[in-house]
Order: sequence, then structure tokens, then C-alpha cells
Amino acid sequence: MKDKKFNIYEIARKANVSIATISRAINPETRAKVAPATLKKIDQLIKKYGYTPNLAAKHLSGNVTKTIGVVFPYLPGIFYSNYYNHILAAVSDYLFDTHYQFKMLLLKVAGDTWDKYDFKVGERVDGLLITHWFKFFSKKSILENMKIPCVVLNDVDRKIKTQFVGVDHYLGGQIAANHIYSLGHRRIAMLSGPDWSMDNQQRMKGFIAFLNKKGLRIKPDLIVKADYLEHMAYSKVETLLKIDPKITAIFACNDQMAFGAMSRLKELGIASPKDISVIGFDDEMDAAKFTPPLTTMHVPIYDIATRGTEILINHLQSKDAKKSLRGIEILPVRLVERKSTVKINS
Amino acid sequence: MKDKKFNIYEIARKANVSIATISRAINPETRAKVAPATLKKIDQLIKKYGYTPNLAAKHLSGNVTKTIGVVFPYLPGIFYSNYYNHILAAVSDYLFDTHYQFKMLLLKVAGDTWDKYDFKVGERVDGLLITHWFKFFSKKSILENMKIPCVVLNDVDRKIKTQFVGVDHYLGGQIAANHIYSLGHRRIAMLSGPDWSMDNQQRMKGFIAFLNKKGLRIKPDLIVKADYLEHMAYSKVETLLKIDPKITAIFACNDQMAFGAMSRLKELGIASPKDISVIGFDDEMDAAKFTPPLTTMHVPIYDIATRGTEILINHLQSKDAKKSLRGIEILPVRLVERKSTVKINS
DNA sequence: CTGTTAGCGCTTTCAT
DNA sequence: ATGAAAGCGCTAACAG
Repeated sequence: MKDKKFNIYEIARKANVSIATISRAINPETRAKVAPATLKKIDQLIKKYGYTPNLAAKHLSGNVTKTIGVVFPYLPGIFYSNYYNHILAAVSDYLFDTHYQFKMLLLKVAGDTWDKYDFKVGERVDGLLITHWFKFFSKKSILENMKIPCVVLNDVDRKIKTQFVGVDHYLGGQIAANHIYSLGHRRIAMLSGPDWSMDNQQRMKGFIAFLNKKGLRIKPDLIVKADYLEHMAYSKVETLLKIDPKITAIFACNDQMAFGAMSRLKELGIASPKDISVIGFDDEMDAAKFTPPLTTMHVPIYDIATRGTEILINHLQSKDAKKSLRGIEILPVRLVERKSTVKINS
Repeated sequence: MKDKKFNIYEIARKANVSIATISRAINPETRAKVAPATLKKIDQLIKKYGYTPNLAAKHLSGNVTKTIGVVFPYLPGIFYSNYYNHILAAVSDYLFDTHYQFKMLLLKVAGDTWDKYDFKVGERVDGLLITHWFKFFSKKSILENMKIPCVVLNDVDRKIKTQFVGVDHYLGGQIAANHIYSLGHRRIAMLSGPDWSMDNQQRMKGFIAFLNKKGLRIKPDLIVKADYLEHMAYSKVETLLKIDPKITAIFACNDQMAFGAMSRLKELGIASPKDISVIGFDDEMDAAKFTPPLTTMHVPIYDIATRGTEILINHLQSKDAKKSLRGIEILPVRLVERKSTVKINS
């Protein structure tokens, strides 16, 4: 194996053309400017010698990386969560046919905020797909002043000038409430996620607002926090039951908590949905497999990520590639009725 | 926001030193060569102006990327699999405290092999963590002739000169067989994975070899292929039962197939483990949650990936960083006895 | 359609 | 301990 390295000069020499011509030939955008015959000759040489352009040089020279960053909070177990898997799957599926690559950017969030973060080594990407932005930015203005185009996934904040692709969690909360209310439930408990979670807040508010409109108020005691965690929900169920043994429905702000609650209910000999209906939020992959299959609000996270990627890539390929993006795109949330909710007293 | 860009020249000018000194100051390896006073001055400036070195330039100049690639086959749903999630988690956990980053390299495997693959854009990474190598390489020699250090995870092939970190699947197969045999089972069926899978082959061989040694042969009919797929196993169970309605145990070469088989068994009114014991392989996260909790062979994939990353990074930080790696490291497989296997007639 | 040339920002001898 | 200068491989005007 000769380890001679082939750079653009070598190929140019062998092809008897200048490096500029090689450069044109290897870049889709400029390829048309090269004569077909020349092109053919060059392509053969490239293939023959297995030449691949040096990315670092491309980046340095062209000031683009053809890479987008996907920003995740660095949380233990993040790779095991459905949410992130859907996003990764969507991004990589979308990018597969493009010339772009992606890079996962894991940010620690232990009190840190973006402004203090330097990506450890100064990552270079052309654009960013951001999840959980509220965890990273101390001030909203930071998001608005990013030097590269950003698309924020899932959460939407109309007050911030950037590009959002997400779902109306508030509306989702209302739909869930409507479902539960229509089934005749009046004694309802809620399992809420962590305070820092924007979507949790919205889901809660929507749910409560709907019931309020119906003249129904949930006792504050009956809203307990379980931080989106299955095991926490599991252990909070009894607390709930002690406060009001007669609740007939539980709204869990995510599926994980619904799973935890239902497991505990089962152990306590309380039949679900017969005695207590449970509705979740997210529609995770396990929701349908659960016993009983979980009624939940479907959040099309794969679609959200796909659309977000599409917006970002289209923008990066436009003339304004360096400018920031702005807009809001809302995808629908919908109720997926399965077996964990039933009419009261049925 | 002044968008003036700070490069090494700007900082050098402000600090009244040469760019060489800045360069030394910002690199851990050469930092000691700079006078403390100078260092202090430089650090302040860097902080003040928020300077971060341009990675592309570093890479181009230094011929390193401080990035390792994690090679995965591009299969639909890959991000939803436990296997890959464990690997990603391990790599990112390990790298978090280093100055390295990682990049997922998804290779299409539709008949393609590595030699035809150019990483689409000529990825530049300093080293590779490879999973499923057998899918990528038409000839073993390719693996041996990679120009950058590689570590192959999970599968081990003693004939190939490269670095492996994995598990002895053959041994695992034997242990599984021993367990089933010891429980008194003699009429055993097998659910096998796809032929291209090295670990599947090894697991099968080990299992069969053990039984053979005990003088027990499995009827070839009773070995059916379900390609590591849950739904395929689900649908093959009846075939199995038709061939021999009296089987008392099933060895599934991975947990997914075990899940599928048990689901179908349940539907058919066949109690597991009472009527038929089932043992899986992998010990996926769902294995413990299944009803009944699945007895299976635990493959420490997280540990494998962690160790593989460690080997690679250590090597990249050594003087031989450019040379290829060579060696074999075997981590233990062990039986995790849960509820899906019981003594025959118990 | 093709060639010349000037960077891109940093690392690395080689001097001093 | 620090500086000067030569690249690293490619892109992008600008000429022709």
C-alpha cells in the first residue's frame, strides 16, 4: 500500500490541468463549468488514486463545514430516550441524501448556559438544531443573536425571534382535558414534569384551562410533581390516593410518568382503566405495548425533527446561508385513544 | 454585537507577542514553554474577546481532527435499538472529559462495501470505532489496511490483524445451552438471527456444540431463522410447534426474538415458562421488564464500547497515533437468570 | 472553459 | 522564552 497522499495538486498534475479545475470538478455547484472531456479525465484519476478532498482545508478555505450540529443536553441516559432517538433518526434519515453531515453536540447543563459554553473546542458547524433551548440560554437574547442559523425543535416561544418547529403543547393539554372530561371524569389528579420544562408547563396550563372553562378546578394538592420520571410517578401515586382516594382519572404530563403510575396502581390492586383512567403525553413507542395500551397525546417528534432539518438545510443552501432564520411552524398534536381511559363507571 | 472575528493574529497583536506564542499558549502540550507572565496576559485577552481557535485551521495544519468516528450500518430504526444506544452512550460518556469529539458515520450497507465507500465527503477522523465490520468489508485485508487506527467492537475474529474488543459469543452459546440442559430440557428449538451476523453464528455454534457434547442433537427443522426480528420470531413460533408440539424450551439468539416468541406463545395459550422455557441473548433493557422477566445472556455492550473508546483514545494520544492498533480483548458474557426458564415439569 | 494567485488560521521547525 | 516564516489543501476572485 503506497501511502503517498493525494491532494488536489497531485491530481491536477496527473490530469494536466490546474488545481482550480480540479476544485471545480469536485464541487457539485461548479462542476458544470468544466468541459465534459476534462471532467471525464479528472473523474477517472480521482477514482484511480482514491482521492478524497481534505475536509479541513475545504472548511478553512470555504468557511463552511457542510455539517449541522444537533444540540442535546447532556443528561445521563439521554441515548436511551425515545425523544432523542426519534430526533437522531429523523436528522440522519433526512441528511442521508444530502451532502451534509451532522454532529451531536452534547452540552452539559449543570447550571451552565450557552454564553459560557465554548463547545469545548470550538465546534464548527454551519447551523444548529436545538432541543431544550431553555436549558441552555440564560437570556432569550442569546438565542436571537446566535451567529449561525438555528432551528429550535419541539418548544415554541412566540416572543423569541428565531425559527421554531414544534407542537402546541397547550392545545395538547386542552385536548387531553377534553377527552377526560367528556368521559365523565371530575375527580382528576395530575402528574407534572419538572418546572424547567417548557412543554410541561404548557401541557399543564392547557389541561387546567380547559377544565376551568368547564367550571372545574383541580385541587392544588392533586397536582404532584414527578419530574417526567417513571419511578417518581410510581412512588407518588400513593400520595395522590391518600389525598383523594376517589379520583377517577390521572393526567400524566408524559408517558413515562403514566407508565410508572399505572404500574403502581396495578400493584395496589387498583384496576386501570376500570377504577382509574390514565392519559399520558408523547405517545412513546412503548405506549402501545403497555398493558393496558396507553391513551396519550401523540407528539410527532420525528416529523418535527424532519421538518426542522429540512428548513435548516434549505436555508444553508440558499444565498442567505449566513443569516439567521425566523419563523414558527406548528405541527398537529392529536389524541390517540387506546385502552387506558374509559367512561366513568363503565 | 460586533462581529469582528478574532483569530490568532488579533490576539497576538493585542498581546504584543507573535502568533507562535499564542499557539503555544492555547495548546496544553506546549503551554509550559510560555512564560507565566505572558501566559497570564494571553489568557486574559482570550477570555476578554471570547477567542476560540478555528478548528478547521487546526486540523489542516496539525493533520489531526481530535475526532473519532463511530461506524454504524445505516439500517432503518437503528437509533431505536438498544445496541447502538449503549454504544453511543458509552462513547459520549467516555469522551466527555477528553478533548475529543465523536461523529457518527452511517454507512449504507446495501451491497456496498468499505472499499467503495468514500464517506460521501471524505470524512476526516483520527480513528474509528467499528460495529458490524463484517457488513462493510468485502475482504478482511481491508480492515487490516485501514490508514487510521481502528477498534472493532463486539465481534472478534482472531484471524484478522486489528484491535478487537468484544465478547465470546460462542462461549455464551455454550453457557445458555448448559443452563437449558441443566434444567432438564431435551426437546429444544432454536430461533436464529440472520446469516450475515457473526455473533449469531457463534451463538448458534456454541449452543449446538454444547448439546452435542452431551449427546443431544437438535433436529435441523427445529432451527428456524427469524433474522433477529421480533415480529418474525412471533410468526415462526407456530411453525416450530407444528414440527414438534412437545418442545419444552426455545433458545432465541437475541432478546428481540425471545420477546416475539413469548408474545405469540401467550396468545396461543401456552404458558411460559411453565410449558415452554425461553432464553434470550443480549440482555436488553426490556428483558427485565418483560412478563415474565427474560432469562438471557448478558452482553456488556456499554462496557465493550467504553473499553474500545479508551483503547482508541489512549492510542491516539501516544506517539504511534498514526499506526494501526492490534490486539484482542474479551469481556465476560454471563447468564442472567430471571423467570422465563424453569426446570422441566416443574 | 481554464489558469494564477491570494488568502483561510493555525502548527512547527529553525533561529535568536 | 519568543519570533519569523514556511507550509497544510482547498476555494474564490480575477484574468484571459
